[in-house]
Amino acid sequence: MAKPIFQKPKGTADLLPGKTAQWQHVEAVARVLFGDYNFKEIRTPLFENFEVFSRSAGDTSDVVTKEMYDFHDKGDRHIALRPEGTAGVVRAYVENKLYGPEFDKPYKTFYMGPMFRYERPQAGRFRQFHQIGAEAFGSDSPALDAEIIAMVVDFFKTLGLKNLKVAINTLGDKESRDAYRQALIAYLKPHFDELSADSQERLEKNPLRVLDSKDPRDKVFVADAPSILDYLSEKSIKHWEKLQEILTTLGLNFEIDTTMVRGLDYYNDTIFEIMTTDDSLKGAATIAGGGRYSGLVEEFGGPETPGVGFGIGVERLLDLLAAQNVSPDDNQNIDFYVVNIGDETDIAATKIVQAVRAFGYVAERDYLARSAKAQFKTADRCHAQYVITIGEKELENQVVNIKNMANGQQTSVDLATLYTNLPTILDAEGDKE
RNA sequence: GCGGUAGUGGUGAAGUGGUUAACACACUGGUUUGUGGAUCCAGCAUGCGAGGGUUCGAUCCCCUUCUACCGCCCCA
Repeated sequence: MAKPIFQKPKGTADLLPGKTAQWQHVEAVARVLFGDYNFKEIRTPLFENFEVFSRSAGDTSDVVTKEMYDFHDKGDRHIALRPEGTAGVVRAYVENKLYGPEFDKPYKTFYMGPMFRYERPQAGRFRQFHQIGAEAFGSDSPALDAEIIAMVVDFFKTLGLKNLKVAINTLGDKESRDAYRQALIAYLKPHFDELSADSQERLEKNPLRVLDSKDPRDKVFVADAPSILDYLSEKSIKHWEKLQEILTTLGLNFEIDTTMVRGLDYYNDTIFEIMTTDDSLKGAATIAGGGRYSGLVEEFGGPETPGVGFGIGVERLLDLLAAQNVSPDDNQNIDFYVVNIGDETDIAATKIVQAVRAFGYVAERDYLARSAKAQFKTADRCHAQYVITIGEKELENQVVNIKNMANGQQTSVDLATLYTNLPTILDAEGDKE
């Protein structure tokens, strides 16, 4: 028995033709819609210098410490497959001096493509997965934050998604965050022994993450924990309030979730997530996340430049589209099937099928020298609208039979006419009905 | 990185320590030899993820490994 010798690498997927139509649809909608918002596509390498990611994501983040897909190449360069899109875009922004005066600000760009994280695959999580994302550099206006959020929501609505929730939060600027961090530690420290083991560790490494804990032991304390909102600087408060004002004006529903924390360390001020309220995606309910970051461009050697961006998980998005029954149909029907009977008709069949294609129809033929019956069965399975039959008699008379599969009507047509005038023949045939 | 469940043909699957691994769907061929969606007939896993071991004998027991799925961590 045939057994495959190879398997795809763990956590990867083959997207077969039955699926790719949906991917193309999602990508096409993104291109058009993001274009309406004046974002232009950027394509950066799938791999970068390891430091591009370790520097941006933060050394304590899990993405860097345990999920990086990295290796040393033949030149002993430490390379990593990109775990997310922002770092590469920022690197390209700085390297290509896109902050230059000849470029409009904000500089708006979007990307789509595979990302890689070395982790255990499970629901809605893969080692190679795909994101569609966007970044905008050079403005710290909350209007830009709002626009970005609106664009993602617009995108999802255009695709037909329902039951979405937009959660927003602010992390404040650096001083706000430092002040809050201290307050949080001061609040949690006395309860250290009562926290879950995970949170005890979080308290050391990144106390904000305790807020995000699912452990009931932690939730007790999180409920009464100080809120970041009480520690915001004047500037951050303004930004935060303005953002809400704009979102409200746009009629965009959102929830404030002060316990929301994001995975990458570079965010400040606005952060947001868009999740489904369906339970169909289980642990993978978050389909998009993003926020504002201000230090990154500088960190990469560029001028101080604020940025905002987001990433959408395409696999999760497609799962959700399927769960909500709004996936586009993938129409694999064909227009013409050419049935040929007898060896002598083989070449003629190819000529015919090519001629039909030249008129812009989807056409297929048999390549296995099968019986007429078998060929018709295949035509039927493909939902062919018409079958063109050529046998030895027809070949001799330079004609073919065209059969309308819906009504079973078959008419004889000169080959010469078919080659020059196929659409007209079909029109005439349509008029008869 | 940790924990749990599973792995039989193209698909969905039944099954038992012991001669020919159910059944269904799909597929292929046939049902007077050149025409479809129905019926009927026939064919379709020397093999039960891979590698070891126990046994007279293993798909069924044990170990290892790989993969998938679920949960934790974390995240899209």
